[in-house]
Amino acid sequence: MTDTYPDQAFAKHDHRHCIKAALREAARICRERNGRLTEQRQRVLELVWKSHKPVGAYVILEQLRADGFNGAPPTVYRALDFLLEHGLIHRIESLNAYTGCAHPGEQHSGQFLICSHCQRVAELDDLKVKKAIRNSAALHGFKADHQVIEIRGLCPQCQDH
Amino acid sequence: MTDTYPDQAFAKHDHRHCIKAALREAARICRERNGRLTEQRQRVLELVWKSHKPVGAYVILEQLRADGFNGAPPTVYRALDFLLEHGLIHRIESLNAYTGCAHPGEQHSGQFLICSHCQRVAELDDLKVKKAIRNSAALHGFKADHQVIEIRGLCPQCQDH
DNA sequence: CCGGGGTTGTTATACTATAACATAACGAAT
DNA sequence: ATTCGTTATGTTATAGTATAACAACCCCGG
Ligand SMILES: [Zn+2]
Ligand SMILES: [Zn+2]
Ligand SMILES: [Zn+2]
Ligand SMILES: [Zn+2]
Repeated sequence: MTDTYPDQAFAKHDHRHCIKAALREAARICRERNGRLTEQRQRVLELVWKSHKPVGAYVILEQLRADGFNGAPPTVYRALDFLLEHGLIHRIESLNAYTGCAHPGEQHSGQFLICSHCQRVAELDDLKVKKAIRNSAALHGFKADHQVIEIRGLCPQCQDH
Repeated sequence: MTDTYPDQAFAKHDHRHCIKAALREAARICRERNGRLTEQRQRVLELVWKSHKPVGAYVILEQLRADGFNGAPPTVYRALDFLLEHGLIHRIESLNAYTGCAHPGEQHSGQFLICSHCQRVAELDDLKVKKAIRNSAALHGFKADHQVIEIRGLCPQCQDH
């Protein structure tokens, strides 16, 4: 398991800790799988984690450039693809944006709570939800594979304005 | 209720029937809500329903043009926005595409089974899933609103290749 | 007939993502 | 160390998705 606070994404916490832990964990996972966590990929992963909300590819690109790196979109998308393949980040379909995976190490499709007000995201992994969906699909003869679950609403902090 | 076959999207059926029913139903709903189902909007709705799989905005545009209509993207997006607002179609986030709503009349976020092989989509409305998600969100103090649920996999017809 | 809100036309542009091909870095085998 | 295949990166161009901004139009009630 990682050392992040997956279920407390909406609570106050030392996020630098999450970033460090995520990088450490990513290194371990890549070593294990013979994936090459290159400088670039690591940098992109860090930028994704640094943002407290899902971040778009072109924002990442800007930040890389601000760091004196002179890249183009494919650079960023390739890094993101690598990170997605290795289960280190997730893509939020309804935002065209990317966010760090709260419990990397196995391929999975997460369930995301997305605050419409502050844009922060929490990743869940609720078995009941998964099962309900799998059952529902099975009832229709459908063999479920990957699932996109993105729930919009208000996080605890944003409910009372 | 509509006269379509929501739960049998993967089964063989006379789709012309679905299209007609959807248009009739749309007319009724718009009348009821004082929404103007103009020629254009109706045409777009029809094109969305005609496709047996979710259809992109630019595909719709092409088809309108093939019909001698000389339009631009905003035309299509405006029609789509109208149809979305009135709950007559859904947007499939993971495909950037649009599909007819199987049970229009109330605002809702559907649950979609999307076949990775034939691209067809079935819309479900499973209470257990909804509740599981609502509960899961509530456990984290999150007030859920709209939910995007898109399940990729293989439909009954496509499971044996 | 007039006026105002809603609808459509039109042009331009923003934002997101990939194709295609050249070059470079790496790592195992000789 | 040299070679060679693989993987990663650089670079340019382009595809695909969506909206801004403003003008013209149409419909309907007053
Ligand atoms: Zn995850
Ligand atoms: Zn919030
Ligand atoms: Zn629906
Ligand atoms: Zn299928």
